[in-house]
Amino acid sequence: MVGIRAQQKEKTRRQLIDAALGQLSAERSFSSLSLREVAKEAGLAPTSFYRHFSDMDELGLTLVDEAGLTLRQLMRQARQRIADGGSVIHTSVITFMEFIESNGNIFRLLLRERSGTSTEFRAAVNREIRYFTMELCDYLQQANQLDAEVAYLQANAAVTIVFSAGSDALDVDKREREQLTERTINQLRMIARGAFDLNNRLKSKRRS
Amino acid sequence: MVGIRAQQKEKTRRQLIDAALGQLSAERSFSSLSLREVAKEAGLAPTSFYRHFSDMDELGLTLVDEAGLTLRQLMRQARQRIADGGSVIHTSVITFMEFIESNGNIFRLLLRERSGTSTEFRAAVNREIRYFTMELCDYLQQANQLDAEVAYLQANAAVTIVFSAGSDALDVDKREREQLTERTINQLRMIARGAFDLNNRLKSKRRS
DNA sequence: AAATTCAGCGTACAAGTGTACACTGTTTTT
DNA sequence: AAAAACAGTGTACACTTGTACGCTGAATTT
Repeated sequence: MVGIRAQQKEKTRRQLIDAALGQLSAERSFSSLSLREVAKEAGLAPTSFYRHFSDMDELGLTLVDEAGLTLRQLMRQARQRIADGGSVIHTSVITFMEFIESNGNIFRLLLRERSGTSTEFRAAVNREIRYFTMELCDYLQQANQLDAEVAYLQANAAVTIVFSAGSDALDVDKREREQLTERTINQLRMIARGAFDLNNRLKSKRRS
Repeated sequence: MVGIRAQQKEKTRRQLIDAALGQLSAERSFSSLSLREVAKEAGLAPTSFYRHFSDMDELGLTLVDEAGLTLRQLMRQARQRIADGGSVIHTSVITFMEFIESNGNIFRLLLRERSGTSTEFRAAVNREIRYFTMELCDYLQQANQLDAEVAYLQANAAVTIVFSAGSDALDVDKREREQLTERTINQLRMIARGAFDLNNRLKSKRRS
């Protein structure tokens, strides 16, 4: 039994979420959205908002979850492409940049709320990023036989660099974005090389 | 002739700036500040605000400039300490972390406006960070005899990593901050090692 | 079939927003 | 000494904001 009522409720809930996502842009942050605006965009009376979320904050956290989901799709896509052949670093960065091009506003949401005024929001975003980092960490550790700590350092640095490049990419034209992509790839190679080196030094230290 | 009038005006302008800076905190961003609040905090009638800034945006950009100034003081301090002896990377990171501990709100301003909704703000913050990066780039190029491009890649990556760590540091207690500091130092060493390596490969390529 | 639940609506209100306008008193210029 | 400039004030207005409250009609439970 789905319940025609619960079904309809879920539908308008989605409308609210989509309305909020749809209002996000380079010049409009989630925190600048008002409950009334979102309700209006969703075709609802202001007060009906409360039937679904007790707060704009609650809606916002839902959006962050949504964004995390999108991020995980991104990872899956990257893994797929890597399995199909091609350099890991190159493929990952290209995939990430494509993601940003077609999901700019979702990415902006994450970037903004990561440094926002709500502890809860910051925690939620960091959780998503940590998940992202850990996946990469496991991969590096396994594929390159790295020490756990070194793998983490590399994964964390790589994610930081890629996110930062993504942030820059939001504000530049296609030509600059290509340059940025190439630079980012080189930076990740630098980091990989450094990690490899650090790992070797640790290994020989342990042997002695 | 300074003019008693211009002098007084400059003084209240400062009051506005300080009022704004004083209201910034972990849970209060510049964009959530209202003209009236700032004026009130400065002990002014709301409409008097306009005698000094045409806009909250104009005040905001002034704050970003102010923050950039603080950032440059930071660099000077770091250079001083490095000259007094001690590892470059270690000293720099420690100095940066101290800066964040005592200038958290200014740093938050930069972080937030970097991903904010105003193109002008983002540009202003990026300008300050670029300045920061370029200083480091010049240093690396000269001290380590690096290729210009490699030096830039390293400087950019290092600044990104350090800023990101700074951002994380804002939300954790002292113990975790120390861990974070150590990790950041190791990441910078990794990057330095990778840059050195990339530089060598470039050199031998050119020779052939 | 009757009773209950509940998504969505409309009204209403207090609080806060930016800023236009006319004013005052002191400093500066003429 | 007279005139002009101008930093700061107070009033006023049109808007937007979140949300409390009571209502309605359809879906659900009894």
